[in-house]
Amino acid sequence: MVELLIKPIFEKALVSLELGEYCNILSFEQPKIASHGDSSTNIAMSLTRILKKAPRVIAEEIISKLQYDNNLITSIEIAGAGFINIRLGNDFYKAVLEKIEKEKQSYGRLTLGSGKKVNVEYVSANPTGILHLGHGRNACIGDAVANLYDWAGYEVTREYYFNNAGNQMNMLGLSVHARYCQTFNAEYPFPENGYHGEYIKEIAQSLADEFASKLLEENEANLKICKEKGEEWCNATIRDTMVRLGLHHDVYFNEQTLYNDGSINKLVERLREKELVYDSEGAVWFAFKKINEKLEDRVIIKSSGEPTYRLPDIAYHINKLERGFDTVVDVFGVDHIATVPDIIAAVKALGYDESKVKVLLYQFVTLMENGEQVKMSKRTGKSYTLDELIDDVGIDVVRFFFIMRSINTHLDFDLALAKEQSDKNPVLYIQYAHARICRIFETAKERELLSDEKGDFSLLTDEHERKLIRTLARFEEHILRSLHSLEPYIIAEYLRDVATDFHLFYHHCPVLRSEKEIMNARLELCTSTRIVLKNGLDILGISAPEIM
RNA sequence: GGUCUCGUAGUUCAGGUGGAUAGAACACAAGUUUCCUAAACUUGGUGCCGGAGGUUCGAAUCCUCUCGAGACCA
Repeated sequence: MVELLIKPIFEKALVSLELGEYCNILSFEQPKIASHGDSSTNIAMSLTRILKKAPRVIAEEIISKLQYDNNLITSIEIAGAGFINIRLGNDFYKAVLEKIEKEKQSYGRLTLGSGKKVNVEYVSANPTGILHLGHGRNACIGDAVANLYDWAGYEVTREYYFNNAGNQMNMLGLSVHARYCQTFNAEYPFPENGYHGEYIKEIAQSLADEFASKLLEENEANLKICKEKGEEWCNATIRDTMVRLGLHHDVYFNEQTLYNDGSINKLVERLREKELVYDSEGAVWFAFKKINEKLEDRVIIKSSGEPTYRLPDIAYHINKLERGFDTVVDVFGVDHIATVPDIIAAVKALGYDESKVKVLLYQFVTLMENGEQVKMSKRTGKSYTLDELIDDVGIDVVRFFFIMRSINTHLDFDLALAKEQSDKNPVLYIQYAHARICRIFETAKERELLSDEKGDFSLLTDEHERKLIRTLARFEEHILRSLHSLEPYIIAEYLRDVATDFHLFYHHCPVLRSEKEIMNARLELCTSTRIVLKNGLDILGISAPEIM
């Protein structure tokens, strides 16, 4: 809103100084210290090098050209090394609240993505196991990013990519079969690289219940049954977990499609035409070094004739780009870091716009309890699953904790803190602000205090009220920042600020106990705050409870 | 050995393109309820911003080197 209402005034001043070309570096920020004003810009300092003049001199020139209404801006002054500090007037606060009340559940929505299509691929776990904490971070980041794009006006496709063929699936079949046999003979050997999780036993038990001892022989037909049963079970379990988290994918893309429709073969042919592949030691290699010195050549088809995962990965990205998406987002764990430059290089070499591909690499999750790391071992199968986490702390806490840190910092998931149903838990702090507002309206209704009278916003002069309104005004700005960096935590932090400002307002400015005029104005401020909290929580996929 | 991420308060983390006195939560201590929910609020103070150089009016932020943690590739 500052950008909307204040920036044009400064732009005009710059133009009249024949500095119009620098409008793009004109930005406003909220000073850390309240006495510095409500908003400030460092434009004069940014121009020092260009104009070779002292920042304070430039600031004075700009100010001398500013034309503004005293009800919108009450004062402008130069401070420090050359900051221009602004105090906002009644018209600003009024405009903010009117805009929020008018746009309601759309407040914060942007149009910059209208007409553009984006594909966000996330979760993408193969049907060989259960979702664990890493998938949880993936899911919550992916969903929030998809929501952000949606909020910015893009047409969003949420996609899940999986592979139900190959060695890993055979191993699933073998593992299930071994556990099945163990229900009859405890000594039956378990495959060395098998899946150790408890869930395999569960699948095996259901086969034992269904088929009795008919599958004991380790033949192709029996293994196929084991594999299919395992896949079915894993798929159902994964989907159940996602449903619990409120996730929904529009497209489930099977890697096998790329083989069936000839995409893989076609891709290899295209690479051959461009002389980007060569044969060596019986294998087919991708000449990445030819494209980029920093990359290494990689095998894409092993001597056994089996492709490595890079080949379908590349084909899949091309598939997405050819479906006409303007942006293709992948949400991967850092373990994929080595393949990303290869995929990008390949896409570029084949003539696609690689800037359309955005890869989000999130760092791993460590589960902490009472200050100690809870070890998770794939080998022994003793891992804490996403389902167990949801059981322990609830959906909203899961979603918030996975989102509240920048994706490129390692996430310490503090179980004790997450389980805490008190003031220590940051999600509840935000939700409580929402519930409090709802309660105010409930009480107002009971006491028959609600009326259709418009509040007079010029009565909202308390510093806590104004601080809250200024924060509400910055919602769009934070959505933009969050979208540009593809960092949902920015929204989470912003909502904390909104909640803080609201709780402060609540304590310092009685709503229903004030005289009618002020009460009406404050009720409308409550409505606006509620809208922002609700909209922000929607983006993060977190509920906004009316009662707590 | 190479590439990437990170190193900021006791702990977990924020610190838009370099800018004002480096912030918040948790933890710790003391207070606030005849009142719209005390899941809240108020008041306390702590930082060699891992280290060393460099760039400039100005560096937690940019560059080089170095130490430490994690990830990936051989």
